[in-house]
Amino acid sequence: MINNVVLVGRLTKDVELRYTPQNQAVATFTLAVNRQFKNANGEREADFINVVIWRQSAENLANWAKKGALLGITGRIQTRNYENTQGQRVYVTEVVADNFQMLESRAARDGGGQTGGGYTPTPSQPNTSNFGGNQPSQTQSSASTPDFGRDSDPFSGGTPMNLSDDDLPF
Amino acid sequence: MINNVVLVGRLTKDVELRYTPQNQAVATFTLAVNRQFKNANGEREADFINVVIWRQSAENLANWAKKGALLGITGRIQTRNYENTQGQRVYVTEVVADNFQMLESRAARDGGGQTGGGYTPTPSQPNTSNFGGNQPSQTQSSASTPDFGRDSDPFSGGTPMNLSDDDLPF
Amino acid sequence: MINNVVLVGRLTKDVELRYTPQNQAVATFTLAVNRQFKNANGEREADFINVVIWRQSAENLANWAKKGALLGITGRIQTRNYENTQGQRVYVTEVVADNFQMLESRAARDGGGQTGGGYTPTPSQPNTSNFGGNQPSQTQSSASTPDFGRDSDPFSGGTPMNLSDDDLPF
Amino acid sequence: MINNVVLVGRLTKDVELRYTPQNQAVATFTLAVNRQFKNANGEREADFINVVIWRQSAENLANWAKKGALLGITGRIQTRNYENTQGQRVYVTEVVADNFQMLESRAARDGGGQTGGGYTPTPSQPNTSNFGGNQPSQTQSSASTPDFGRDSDPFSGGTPMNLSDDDLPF
DNA sequence: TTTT
DNA sequence: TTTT
Repeated sequence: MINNVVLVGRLTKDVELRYTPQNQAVATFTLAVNRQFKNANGEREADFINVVIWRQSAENLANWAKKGALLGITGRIQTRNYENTQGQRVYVTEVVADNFQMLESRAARDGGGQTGGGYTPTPSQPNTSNFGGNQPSQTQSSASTPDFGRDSDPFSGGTPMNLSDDDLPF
Repeated sequence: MINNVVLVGRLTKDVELRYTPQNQAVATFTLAVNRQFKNANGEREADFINVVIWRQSAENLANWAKKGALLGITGRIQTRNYENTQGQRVYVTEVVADNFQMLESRAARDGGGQTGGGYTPTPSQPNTSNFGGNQPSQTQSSASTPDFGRDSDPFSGGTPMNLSDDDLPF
Repeated sequence: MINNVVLVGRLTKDVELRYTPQNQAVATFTLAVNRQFKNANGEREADFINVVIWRQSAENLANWAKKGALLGITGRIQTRNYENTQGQRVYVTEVVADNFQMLESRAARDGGGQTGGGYTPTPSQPNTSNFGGNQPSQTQSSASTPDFGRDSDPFSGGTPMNLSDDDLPF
Repeated sequence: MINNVVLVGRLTKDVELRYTPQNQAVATFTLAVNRQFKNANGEREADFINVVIWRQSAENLANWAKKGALLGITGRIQTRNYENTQGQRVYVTEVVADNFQMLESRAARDGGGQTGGGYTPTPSQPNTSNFGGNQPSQTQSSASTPDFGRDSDPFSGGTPMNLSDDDLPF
């Protein structure tokens, strides 16, 4: 079974951080993800997707990400249900993030200016730092400076691309 | 903005096919996607994810995929809301698939036996055919027989892999 | 930064399992992933994608997955380079899987028959078991049997879907 | 078969735009995607991933995205091979993007300053506009202002979250 | 011959 | 020197 989600969108408000009775940190937030297309009225709508993130990532996110921040997450779709105070069963579909990525803080969007009213932590390098992630993955050796510039590789500027329309499915 | 979902799971029942007043085909179904981990009681739970698919893909899917079928889809998360018959606003989070892939039909799972009761179309090659997909993507030239078996490429069996634990982040 | 890959394809041959000097298991294999579209000659081509997987998942995969098996993986794209025996720098782009999913074993495809020649472990439920995965993700409570049959939810069969072509972007 | 890739990274240089003999636009570029983890020396490495994009998206991207820009793409992994000028077969693994998303232009990163040397088109809202995408997907009706603040929904601030550590798999 |  |  595979259940894989990637979202990039903006926080509709500040992240809410809570703790379970056993003191596990949980953060919840909603991402507004603009659609790729316009509706019949020529407007671009958005999907408002609820996301949950746990533990250290939850605390990091709550510290850094404020309303309007551009955020990337990877995770999975979760469904669950509970009984509400009227005794009705409520069904919930949400995303559980296992990782997040700040792509643009509000500070950055404002051109580096402070947002006023209380302390806003300002990272020295405000964008696209890696906060999320519980456990690192594995890796092998890797390059710091690959080159790709050989022969008739299409990524080389040297030789003209060997392309014909036979290569195109249209 | 990015909104990308991949699911592989089983149909909880037969696909429901409807038509809009303007005669657009829409299919709805629920995928049961088993989780990767067990809960506190040692049970493996599943997420039950609602999916919508449109047009030709909807009709193809409804023709082929029956309860229990293993299905892969790619798409996006959509949120919408409507007012129910009691005048309450209902919020829906679901997946809009733009593509699907039969990974195992019930016929295949049953060892090729017919499922009885009405006509069941039996593909000559029942698994992993491509039904879904509205518009093909683009491609360039491509290989039918790459080899990867040269030099000290780790995919070659020839030379021993040049691996040290320095390459491992653990 | 986000780097997310999902593949479902067939093993071009048996998985190769090796160990690093520090005794870390690594498995390498190639997935043949058929394309969604046909080329100019009406043929369906495939991409042959090299994949690496580490540690316990590597050993599990090597035990279970044989040539022709249908496999799902999630992971990331990795680039690296090394110097070959002729002193040339070789650039490699491959996928590092952090998880795999058997979707169909050869045994299953053959209708449950043994594959002969040595012992083939036969799972009681041969398909879509979860072998891969290093660390479980987090979850909250969840349902085992949601029903989705309330009100005018479009996933309910009760009330007709409230759909108009105004909802369609085409 | 499923072949799905999502990347967010930075352009290692300006996009290269070419045309096939049949006048199809193709853009090639490399994304530097920083890894989530540090290597044995405490350095954060990157993967340098070659990407191809076609037609209108290619022209849009080449117009807007300059070296250092933060870019999101969705697409698939493609393998192909060709014979180089020495008569050797060269194997290529790259990503074919079907969509892109500008997440931060250099202009935005520089605090709105011009980049000098020639005309740089400055979008009124420089980030996260939707340039890419050949064909829109389908949609149904959708909400512009969901509220999520009802009952004991965990996304509501009203009632305390009904969480226990039984919900946690660790 | 790689981004920040 | 590739899967079905």
